[in-house]
Amino acid sequence: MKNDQMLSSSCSMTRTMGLLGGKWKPLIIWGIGQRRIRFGQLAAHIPLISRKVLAEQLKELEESGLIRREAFNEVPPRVDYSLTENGLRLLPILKSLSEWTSSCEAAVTAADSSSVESGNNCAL
Amino acid sequence: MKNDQMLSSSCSMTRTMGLLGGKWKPLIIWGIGQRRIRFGQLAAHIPLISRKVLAEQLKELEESGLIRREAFNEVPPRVDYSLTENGLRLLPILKSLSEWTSSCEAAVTAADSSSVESGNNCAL
DNA sequence: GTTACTAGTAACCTCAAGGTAACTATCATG
DNA sequence: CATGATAGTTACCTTGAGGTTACTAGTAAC
Repeated sequence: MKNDQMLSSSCSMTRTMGLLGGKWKPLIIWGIGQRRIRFGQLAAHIPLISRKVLAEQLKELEESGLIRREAFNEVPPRVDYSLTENGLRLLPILKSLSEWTSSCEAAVTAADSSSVESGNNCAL
Repeated sequence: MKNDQMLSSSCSMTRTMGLLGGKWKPLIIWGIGQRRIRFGQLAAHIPLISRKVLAEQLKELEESGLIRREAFNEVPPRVDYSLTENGLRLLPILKSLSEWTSSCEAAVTAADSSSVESGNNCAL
């Protein structure tokens, strides 16, 4: 099942998975957040993803209109990424998702308050 | 990058992707919804997924505590699936996601109101 | 002259995810 | 006696997602 096949489904949930499917896209969008961020910073921010895959996913997200890419003709080169309007509207949903995960875990290990975190300060 | 490696990350968004990563899990949870549903019904409901993969994903979701599996010792065999409390709490978030997708599309093709659907009536 | 920095790209390779087909058990029905 | 129905499992195979390494350009600093 290829991504583009899901994108042309008549079920909007299936199309959603075509848009955000895979492991990385929500993580990348979450990593960009509300700021402008350079490629290298983003890569350092999500060390589990390889640079190649990051570049690919960024390109796909740009084609989907969720992120904006601004390249500056400088030396050394500089490229800024930021979320578009559509991308920004996804952030609160991702936040809910992340909180949902935390609350599921809290239900299991209900004797530990050290792993209660939220916000954008993710380093892996 | 394997799923379990993401599950043990310190970033809750990464753990979320470990839990719901891949293309199928949100779709399956959405397909179950608030009802009890049998394996065959569910498979008919999401025809794009093969029965083998459906069985695998259901098992993983059960291990994660998002769905409940009830097998009856009848002939022919019957197995009911339903969401747990944790799974149910995911439904409104998935609904937001699906609506987000629709609204993104509406922003692009702003002259078409035929594809505005929501609810659980997904057939692919 | 060499090294570093940046944001990639190209070629290549691996592996996990996903798909297909055949098979299981048991009973009811034709 | 053969077929169908159910909920899978097993073995096998394919493929797409992801990973690794090397390379680019142009300037600045050493």
